[in-house]
Parts: sequence; C-alpha cells; structure tokens
Amino acid sequence: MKQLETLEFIEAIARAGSIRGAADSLSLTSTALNRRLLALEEELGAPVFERLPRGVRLSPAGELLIHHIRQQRADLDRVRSQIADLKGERRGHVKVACSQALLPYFMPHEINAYRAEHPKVTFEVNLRDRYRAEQALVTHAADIALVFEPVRLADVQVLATAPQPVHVVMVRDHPLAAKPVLRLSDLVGYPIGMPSEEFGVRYLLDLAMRRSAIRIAPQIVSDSFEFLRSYPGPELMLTFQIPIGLPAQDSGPEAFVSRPVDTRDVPAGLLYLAQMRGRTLPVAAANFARQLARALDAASDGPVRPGP
Amino acid sequence: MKQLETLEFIEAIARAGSIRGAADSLSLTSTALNRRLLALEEELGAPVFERLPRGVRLSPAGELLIHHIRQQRADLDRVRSQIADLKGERRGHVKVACSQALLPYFMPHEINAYRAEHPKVTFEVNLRDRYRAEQALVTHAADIALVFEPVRLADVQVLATAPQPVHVVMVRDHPLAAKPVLRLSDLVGYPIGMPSEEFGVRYLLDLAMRRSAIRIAPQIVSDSFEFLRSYPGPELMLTFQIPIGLPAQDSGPEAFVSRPVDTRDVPAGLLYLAQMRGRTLPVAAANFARQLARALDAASDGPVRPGP
DNA sequence: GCATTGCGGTGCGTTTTTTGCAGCAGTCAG
DNA sequence: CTGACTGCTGCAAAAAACGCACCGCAATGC
Repeated sequence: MKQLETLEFIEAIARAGSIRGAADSLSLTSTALNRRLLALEEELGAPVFERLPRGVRLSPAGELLIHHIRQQRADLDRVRSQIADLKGERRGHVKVACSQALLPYFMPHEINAYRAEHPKVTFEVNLRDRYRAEQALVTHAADIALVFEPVRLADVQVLATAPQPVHVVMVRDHPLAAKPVLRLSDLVGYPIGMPSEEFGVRYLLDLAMRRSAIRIAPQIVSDSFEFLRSYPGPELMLTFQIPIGLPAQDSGPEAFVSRPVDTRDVPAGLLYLAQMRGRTLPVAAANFARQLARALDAASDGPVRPGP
Repeated sequence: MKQLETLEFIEAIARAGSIRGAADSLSLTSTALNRRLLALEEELGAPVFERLPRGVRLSPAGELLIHHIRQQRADLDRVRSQIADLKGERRGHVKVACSQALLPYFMPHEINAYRAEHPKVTFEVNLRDRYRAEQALVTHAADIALVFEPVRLADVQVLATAPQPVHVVMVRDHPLAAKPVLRLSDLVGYPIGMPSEEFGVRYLLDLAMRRSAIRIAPQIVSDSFEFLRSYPGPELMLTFQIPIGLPAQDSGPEAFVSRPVDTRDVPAGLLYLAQMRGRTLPVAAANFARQLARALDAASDGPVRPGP
C-alpha cells in the first residue's frame, strides 16, 4: 500500500539496524531511504533513530512510532480483508503462533478442515514458545495464538481454553502401559526424557515435584518432542506430552501409547486460544479462531481419549 | 502528514459528495483528485464510491474505509502528542463536545484552570446535543464529551458522572423564591419557559409529568437556555436548568435565582464525562479529562449549591 | 425538444517530487 | 595507517503527480 510505504521502510531500518542495510534489503539506494527518514523526522519534529557510529537505533519517539506502524498495518489488513469479504471472495491470510504440541496433529487437521471450505485462505503457522507466542500477538506477527500454559496473559484476550492433563508416552510394550492411569511414583526408576524448561508440560511437572517428595531426574532433556518420542525405545524411556499432541489411541499400529498421569499428582494444564486484546481480527482469522474455539470445546467436553 | 494525504482526500470527497466539489475545497484539480481515487480503488480492488449521475456516494467498502481513515488519523494524532510529550513540550489540542449547560460557567472555568498550567494546549469546544455528542466521539470529531443524560452510551466509555437535580430558575423577587425547595405542584399557574425536547432536562421533566397527574404547559419553548433566562421577567416566567449551568447563588447581584425541584417529583439526572470506547486519548486530552473527572467528583460530593 | 449545467473520466504536455550516482566526514577493527 | 563501514549531501536523471482541454453522460431549465 502506497500510504504506508515510508512507515514500512522505517520498520525495515529498525530491523536492519542501519539505513544502508535496510536499503539493500528493500532494493533501494541508501540515499532515497535516508531522505525519506529525514523528511519523516522533520514532519514529526523529533528524531526517530539515534545515530550511532555503526548504525542507528530506535529513539524513544521511534519506539512509539514503530508500535503505531505495526498497528496501522494490521488495521489496514483487516479493512482490506473485510472489503474482500463483502465482495464475496472468501480469501485471506491467517498467521498462527502455537506450541509444539499442536503441530503434529491438531493444527494440520484444523487447517485442512478450514481450507476444505475456504480454499483461497492461506496460512502461516509458526512454532513459538509460551513467551514468544504472546509477543508475536503484540507485534502483530501472529493473528491468533494457541499456547499451553501461557506465561502472563497481559495485552492478550482469551478466546477459549481446553484442559489438558499431562500424559506419559512410552513404547507399546512398556510395563507401565498395563495401567490405565499412572501415579507419579510409578515412574520412579525408569529413564526419563524431559522437555526443556520453556515448555508448559515441564512447568507443570516441576510444580508438581516441588510439592511432593518425588524426584524424577531426566536422562535426556530436549526442546523437541519429536526427538524425545523418537529416541530409541530399548531403554524403555518415558516422556511427557499433552493429549492434543498425541494421535488417537486406536489410530493404527503406532509404536507408542500414552497414559494420563493422575491429576492428584499433576494437575491438568490449560490450552489457551488467544488474540491481542482489543484488536478486531481480519475476517478469515476471526472465522478460523471461531472454528478452533469450537474444536477446543468439543475436545474438553468429550472424553479425554479413553484408553483401549 | 504526507502518509495520509490521499486518505484525507477520500474523506473530503465523502463530505463534499462529489469529486469536483472536494477538489475545489482542497485547492486541487478534479483531475488529480480523481486519479488518486482511481489509484486507491485499484489498490483496494473494490470501488470506494458509487458513481451517481450527480456525484458520488460511499460504497459499503467505502464506509469501512472511511472508518479506518478516521481511526488512523486519531491514532497518528495520539502518537504525535505522545512524542511531543516526551520532548517535554506540554502542547496539544483538545476537542470537547458538551451540552449547553456546561458552556456559560463550567467549561470556561475548567479550561482556564487547565491552560493556566499548560498554556500551549489549545481547545475546541462545540455544543452538541446528547445525540450528536456521542456521534462526535465515534467520528473522532471530539476527544471527550460532557453530556447531561446521554441517549444510548453505546461505543462510549464513561469516565465520570455527577448527579444534577433539576433547578427552577426565576427572577429574584418571584413569589416561589421564598421556598428553599419546590414541588412540581408549586409551579402550576405560572408561565413556563421550557427547553426543547432534545435536552436532558426536558426529558426528565416529561418523564416526571408522565408519572404524575401534574401537567405543566409551556408558554415558550426554546433550544436556548440563554434566551429562556433572558426572556422579559415581568411575566414571572419560570424555566429549568441544572446547577452546573447556573452561577453560584452568592456570586453577586444576579437578577435570577434558582431553587431545586424536590427529587421525589423529578429525579436528579446524571452528567456523563465520556470518551470513545477503547480509544487511547492524546496526552493533553487525557490529562484534561482527568481534571474534569476530579471537578465532577468534587461537585457531586460537596453540597449542591445551598440556597442563601 | 433542446440547450445548459454539472458530473466522472482520459490523453498529453508540464511541473514537482523522488531517486541514483559520486563523494564527503566520521568511527572502528586490525 | 588502511580498509570497511556508517550517515549524510550536491547534482542530474528518472518517475510520479499535476493541470489543461476535452469526451460522454444524465439531470435540469426554459
């Protein structure tokens, strides 16, 4: 959009940290970019960047401006989306930030279902831990976020929640697979693969262990559930995951099974669907969020994936 | 601001109802304006105006766009205000929409007090009845509104309220001036000057009379309290006003005095200080609103202008 | 019925703005 | 000191915006 061109350029300078660097990434000369910046600062009556020997950095006024820029662009996107919508073209682009557990099954399934009805809507799904997911909402890098046990929930508006008890994942012939529900004490003695500290599951486990006398020392720590689950099975390694990140129990010859941990030991966490507070979402994002909210309600109302 | 020039032009077209008309008011040729409009519609992928034989009218897409434009401009104003504020320049511009009763005493006094501390802040005060005051907030024609008995309060956020019992205004030597508080029945038989129906005082009186058997037929109806109060006194004419629109009882040789109507007959109305819901006000407007809120609290806590 | 008026839109020459090149002074790493 | 990098500035070329004259059209006035 022509109106916001200069403002986009400003944001590029802030990202690049220098005028020349931003100019290269924008296929422009530093001259033109520099002059646009000077003109804008003239209009504002205050410098947007502090000039450093090795480049530029946002001034306090620039911080205010960059926030304004992001909001303007998101607002314009929404208007364009609404206009496209009333033309009947059900198109749009939805940016989702979500926790790792949603990536293998839930999000692909939901996006596929949505695109079956609205093929012209495109998606962008980014893995963001529970800190950065909220930040992505604030910077408008994401329209909606789906996060397990988010950190602070400031500046965000919760659209739906779903309780998610912690499950233990193990090979199918693991001794513990015989029990339908596991106590924390059952796990003692088995090798453990633990998700790293930025994850909500780990947060719940740490909390639970701090309250009880039981200590579960992990042999492996990883920030990839995929890795933890794929770790060679002979060790009878146990790991943890929430049900929404697991396949349905009866969905064929999976090598792994999962059993819930008794909620007396580890309370169920909450999966949050959220958007930025006060923001009106583009049409496609709002509709998709509505679908996700329904899916989460159904998941939490229904039985939590009963064992065989 | 250069960025929003085209968008301002669009708004001018919407106001003028024709491209040529808007071009004249903008000191432009219709050619240039027309081409900007066509370019914008090209970018949006939808017509912003419906072309009529005698001009243009906003299309549905245009309605969405014009709303976005107003919001965008208000947002930019706020950012500029914040930037000016962190430069230490306590300047700014505050747009107030208020009821007639606030014009003679309250608003001049409050603005004068504010400007004593912040001389670089400029003001714009517009008389808007209780319908149009709320509309002014929504279109960003006003930053804050101070209205007696507003109509619907949708899309607006109430910052403060103050109860205002209805007072009867009369010449100093009027027979009724002997009583400290008047009943509605006391007024029967005297000539009445009534504010017209768009006023909150009239609304309260109509409501009260509908509940009781007493009918007060006005001899004069006017939309100007100034006129009603200045109407020749020999007739012993009575009229109505709220205390905030009246001088202090002991403030010198006023020709008029006021007496409250018993709240059993006519309940006290509410004066509302409001802004648009969800909007972050410019610095100066926010500070002034805070001062007004304090003044209203003080007015409603303190004794309601006791008679002599 | 016909000329007039005011409307949005268009081709073309002109004016204004923006861009790019070359080069300046200054800072920092090696 | 050298070299590479920074932001910034004349000056000329390229690009965009502008204004004029004009077209087709519909409503209005006589």
